[in-house]
Amino acid sequence: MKLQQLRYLCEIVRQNLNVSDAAGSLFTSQPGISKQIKLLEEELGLDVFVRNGKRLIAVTEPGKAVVSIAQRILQDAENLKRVGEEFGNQPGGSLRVATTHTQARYVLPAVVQQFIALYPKVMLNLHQGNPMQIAEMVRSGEVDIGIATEAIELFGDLVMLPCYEWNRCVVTPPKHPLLRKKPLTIEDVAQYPIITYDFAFTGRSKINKAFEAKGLYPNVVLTALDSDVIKTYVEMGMGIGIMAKMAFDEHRDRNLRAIDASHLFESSTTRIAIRRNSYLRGYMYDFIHLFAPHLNREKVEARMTGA
Amino acid sequence: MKLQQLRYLCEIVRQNLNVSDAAGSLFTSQPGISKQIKLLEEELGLDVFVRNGKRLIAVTEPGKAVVSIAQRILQDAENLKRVGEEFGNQPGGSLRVATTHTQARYVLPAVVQQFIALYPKVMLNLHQGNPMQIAEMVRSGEVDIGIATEAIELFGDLVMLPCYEWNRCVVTPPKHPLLRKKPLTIEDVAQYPIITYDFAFTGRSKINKAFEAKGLYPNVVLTALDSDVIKTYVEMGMGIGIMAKMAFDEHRDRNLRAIDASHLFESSTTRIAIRRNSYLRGYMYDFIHLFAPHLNREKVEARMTGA
DNA sequence: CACCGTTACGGTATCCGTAAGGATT
DNA sequence: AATCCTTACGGATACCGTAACGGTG
Repeated sequence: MKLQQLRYLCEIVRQNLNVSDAAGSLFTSQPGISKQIKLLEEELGLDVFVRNGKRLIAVTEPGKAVVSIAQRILQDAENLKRVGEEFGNQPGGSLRVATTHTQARYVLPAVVQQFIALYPKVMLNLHQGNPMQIAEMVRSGEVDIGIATEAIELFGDLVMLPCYEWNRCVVTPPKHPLLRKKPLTIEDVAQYPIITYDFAFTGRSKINKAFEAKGLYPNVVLTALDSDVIKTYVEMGMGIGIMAKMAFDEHRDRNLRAIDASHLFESSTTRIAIRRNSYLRGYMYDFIHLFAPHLNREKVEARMTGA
Repeated sequence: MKLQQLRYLCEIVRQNLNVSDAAGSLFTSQPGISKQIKLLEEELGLDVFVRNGKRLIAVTEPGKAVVSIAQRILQDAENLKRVGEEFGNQPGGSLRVATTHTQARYVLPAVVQQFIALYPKVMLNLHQGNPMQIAEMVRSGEVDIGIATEAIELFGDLVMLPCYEWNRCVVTPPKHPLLRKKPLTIEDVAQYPIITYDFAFTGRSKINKAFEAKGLYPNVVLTALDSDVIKTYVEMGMGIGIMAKMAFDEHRDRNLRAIDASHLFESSTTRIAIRRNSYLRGYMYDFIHLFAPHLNREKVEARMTGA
């Protein structure tokens, strides 16, 4: 069994069972791949692929187990290389973070600023997506760290590290009738057209839950992928917004008003997601520490290995 | 990077940094290993071993990370082969179980009997040890499954599956004064010389705890590695025994008496330990199911991958 | 002196790329 | 007809084993 064979195998799967494309992306010849796959199947004593004549049309049941193990091996091989880079004391390297718009726009800037001051040579790479996409990017190794609020508890091979809790506020135009309601109730909120996050997003399900609990059917007129869009439409008078409190900036958002709504909705916990069994370089621990000061290297390592 | 190089690396570590011995146990030449290790170190860009002149005297700090990842890769490579065997539908294979004497003698016989009836071609292999040794055997891959009662919560890379709870009984010779004490108290027990398990063993710490809670210092005259030895010395009149209830057999142990002591000691939970990331063959799931009927394949897999 | 790891060298096996062939859409 | 995988073959490379060398306790 050779590592190359596993690489070929995984690449074929990644390329939707097209051997030629796999050869292309690995810069090698297609017959070479074919042969090595065949040798591997022979050695393992089972067919990984279902062949229709000469075409690969599916992965067999045992093949799925093989592919999944092969991916883990390749991931570990990557980890080995990274150990090398890490201890070679080269200051360079890269840190790839996947996160939601809210984090990227309102929380991470301060963290990133400190981080690049500490590690000027590290190439920092921010990817945006919804929580499911983020989880998938972490799982596949496309990014090193994911930051999101929900929907990422589902994957067994991800390690989740709680970072902080937060809640929402209601944003309105100035002089809106809601500003006089004290205390604000969920029934008050339900009387106005609502603009909030897209369903797949940042704690959206917690918002739905609060209305459902009272038997209310809020009139959601617009859903957005990020807080800036929500604020824009609230400014236009289309309705009131429900969004993360941290996305409201008193100085910048002078033509809007925010009402704390922590008492109306369950708080959400933002978490960092790391792939189990991935090797983290020193600066990655530091990034996590900057983002969530209670997480030091020891605690992260404990959660990586522990149950 | 080649799998062989990783194999060489791990074998050198296993052979206490002796390259010649590693060559011997892998049936290859010593210079070949030397060269491949050097190539690997070059590729990774770091020294794995600390060399004193030409002798390997230690593993460097980054080397430890490398070795640990390499071991995981090799383990996965083994897993791959096992997938092959599994789906090759060959009935054969082996199941290596590490457990304590109490389990092996009083619980497993029934399980083993059913198992070998189901899988006559599977070579079953029982190893005995104390809980720490068992955990280590599982961790190193020496055995597939470990069964023990405590001290195995410590290892992060082991998955623990609770199987059943049990408690102790006090065993005495016939007509012993303790037999008339109803209900039996911990103070009663503390008045007689006690024979029980060795310290590292089956829930021994729970026994100590019960005495300490009352400020009692029991007179432990003998500690044994298994229940049969305890019973033997109780029969000889050396004292009273405290041991697992399941180790007392009314029919066989006619010249002894047992008093339930569940109310005196915390109950213990016996668990199955599996190495995370190991590939289990079908019959292994069945063995676990026979041992702990509430554990089916789905539940075990969930615990293997889940947090 | 015995033990151990490194260097040097030659044979062999393996892997890869090119070219041609058969099957499916 | 185009796409795609397999088979066949030749060349380069890498790996392994034997033999000789250099340190260390």
